[in-house]
Amino acid sequence: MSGHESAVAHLRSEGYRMTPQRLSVLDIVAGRPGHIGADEVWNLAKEQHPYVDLATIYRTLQLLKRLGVVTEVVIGNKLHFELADHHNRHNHMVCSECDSVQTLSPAYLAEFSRRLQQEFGFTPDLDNITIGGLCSICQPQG
Amino acid sequence: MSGHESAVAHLRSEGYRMTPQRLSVLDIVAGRPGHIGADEVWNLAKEQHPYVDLATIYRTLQLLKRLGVVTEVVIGNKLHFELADHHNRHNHMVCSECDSVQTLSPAYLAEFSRRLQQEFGFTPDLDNITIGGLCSICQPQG
DNA sequence: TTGGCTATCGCAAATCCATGCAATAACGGT
DNA sequence: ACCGTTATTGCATGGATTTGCGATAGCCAA
Repeated sequence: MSGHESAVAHLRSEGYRMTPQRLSVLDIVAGRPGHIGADEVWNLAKEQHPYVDLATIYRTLQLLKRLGVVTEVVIGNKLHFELADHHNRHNHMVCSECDSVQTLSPAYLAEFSRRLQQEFGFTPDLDNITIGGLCSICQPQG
Repeated sequence: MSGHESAVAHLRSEGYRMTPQRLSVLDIVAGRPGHIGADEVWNLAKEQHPYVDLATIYRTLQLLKRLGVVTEVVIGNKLHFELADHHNRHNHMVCSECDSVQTLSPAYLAEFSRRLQQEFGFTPDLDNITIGGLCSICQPQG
């Protein structure tokens, strides 16, 4: 039923194994329109596999992030994740005051990224960059 | 002996109180040429005030960060801090593979920042942005 | 200088995430 | 279908950072 064949193939081709826990995490993140916290992934995963451990959730999310299957969003002091849609990449601007989240076209970061690559040989992890700051509503004295 | 009068005045003007613990943290961070971890600040602070708690160190560092007195650098899974030198601003590029740190002129982010401000009314916290990615040495298959 | 208001501290506990290890289970080869 | 190798899991533990709370101590006014 899931449309994760490519992700599964990706895992396999790298020597990783496909387990029910991993499939579950993948389904849960993919089933979310937006981003989802690790704890929430855990709660949902337990409905399918009552014995999954939170550590497994964290390890799986980190693995999927390394493989580029999911992206990470830093909200407040917590990590959220969402399915990486390579046809609709975007970054996130998170307000440190109200924790609101806006999406941002990666076009805004393209030039910046290109220069880091060219001038320093540094490859920024663009997909997982979260921009912190103050949203328009939370501006000081305004 | 310390040259933190302006920071102290800044604290006072905002209604914060000046305590020996805070002065100590300020001195320690200011006495470091580069960035320093919270645990290391704690160890040094204990030499002056044996009873300071680590929570106080963290709270103080967060306060100083909010006030723009220090900036935060995310290295691996730990937070580092350094005195904010407004005459020599810079950002950091941290390699997620080897944790090496390079500094970066904020000029690289200026245009990006300006556009976020103009087009979204979002004010990015430029001073505390850490760019994650892979350094030139840790590039894949190279 | 003293007194009082309240910001700050120390302490303890909680939160979030990462890791070591022995038991388990995927998956390629038979 | 079975086996063996070894990646992965659950569990327990540890590290980093945050938070609640009662006690303490800055700082301003008198």
